[in-house]
Amino acid sequence: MRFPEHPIELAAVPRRTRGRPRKSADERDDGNRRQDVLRAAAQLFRQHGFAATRTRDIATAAGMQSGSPFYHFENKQALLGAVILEGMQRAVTRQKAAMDQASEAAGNSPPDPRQQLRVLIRTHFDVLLGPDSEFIPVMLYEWRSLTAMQRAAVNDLRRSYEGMWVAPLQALVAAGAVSGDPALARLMIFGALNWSVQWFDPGQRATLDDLTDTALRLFLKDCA
Amino acid sequence: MRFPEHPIELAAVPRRTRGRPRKSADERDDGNRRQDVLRAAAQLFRQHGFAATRTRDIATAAGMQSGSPFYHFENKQALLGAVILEGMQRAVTRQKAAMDQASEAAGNSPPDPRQQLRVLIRTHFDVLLGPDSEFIPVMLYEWRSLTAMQRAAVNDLRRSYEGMWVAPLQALVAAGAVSGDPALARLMIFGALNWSVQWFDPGQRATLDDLTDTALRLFLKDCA
DNA sequence: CCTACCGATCGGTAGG
DNA sequence: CCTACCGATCGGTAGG
Repeated sequence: MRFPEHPIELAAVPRRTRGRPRKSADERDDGNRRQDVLRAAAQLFRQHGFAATRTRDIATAAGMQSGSPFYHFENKQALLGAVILEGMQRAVTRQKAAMDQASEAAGNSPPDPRQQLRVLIRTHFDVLLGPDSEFIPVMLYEWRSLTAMQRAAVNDLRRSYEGMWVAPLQALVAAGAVSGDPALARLMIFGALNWSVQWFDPGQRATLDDLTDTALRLFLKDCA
Repeated sequence: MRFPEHPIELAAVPRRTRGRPRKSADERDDGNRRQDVLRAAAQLFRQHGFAATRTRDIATAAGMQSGSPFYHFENKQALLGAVILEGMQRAVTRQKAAMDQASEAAGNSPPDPRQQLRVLIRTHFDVLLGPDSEFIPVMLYEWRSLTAMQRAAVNDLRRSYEGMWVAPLQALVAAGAVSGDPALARLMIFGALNWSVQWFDPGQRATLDDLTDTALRLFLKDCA
């Protein structure tokens, strides 16, 4: 049994407006709170997995109350989709920027395929393991938790991302610098890179440049 | 409100013993039901992940009632540990057997490191993707869901498994057939192989022998 | 975006 | 190993 909050002299108490006090226009965050929820979700999904993460914990990590994430996202499932979609968008954007920059550095001519592969791999590691890199690992771990429709939406981006690797790899296979069935080899290269989310520890000796070197030396025949 | 099962003539009805009728000795399964639970758990953990799997579904898949898995395992967490431990034990056993067999085939002399690597990779794919291969993928996906103590128990086996790769790989690096930092290269090779649990489809063209060939051609310099 | 809450699910158990 | 059940958790919502 609760006691009523104002048992007497209701009128004497300063009237409090119902609900939250409205923030003034310049105090508003213009929807940035949505980004906070998204980032918090990505971090927790990455640490504990989708199913093991409580939406309450996402709320707390974003500095809000337990029900509030559902103001920004329909449900937990949609939150997962948004995290993974955001991750793929960032990956594609950054990879395209890196490739453009490499082209410029090579005097606006297409860089040689070895250099292209180096840039692709280095950027890939950065997306996977660099700062703010919780989004793509969530995709790698939680792909199976997406609905069929969410998968389809992400697949477009994924195909576009993977497409950037095809030309350089085929050139390297044609030049004898990479051996094996190109499609299978590409899957294995992705595996070698993606697996690093399981073991890479930024506190250890190896840097992302070290990883890139190791990968290139492992995959490329330099005797051809 | 339930009706009593025998409202009248209780004595006329053949006495039913309480609980389950005891099975005769030759009808008993000698604890094989535990294996059924373990296999069912492995399959469901592999498909949906640990946190998303209901113990009720494990029970159903093993052909028992919802509470019965807890007769065989203390709790869900212990079930995960048992699945992963069983997986690692199988992997070590099979890999050792394969290496022994390869030694015999080479006339009880140590096979050359290329051949050793081929055997290791081929067996690895078999453990990962062959028949009854749900146990190790659970470990790859759900390592983070283990308790610290469970991890320690599995780590002994894991070290022993990974140890089998060290000598041949170092020999290959020494011979110039594999390039790069040996420890990092090993991690990347494992990644390339382990990632196959994400994309390999036994219904497709590629066989485990194809994967093995591709991997060897990708990692080994044959020009040295 | 908070308050206050609901309804279903799910791991787990007592007793036989 | 089943029956019958509990207690806690957790995604989600109505209303402001």
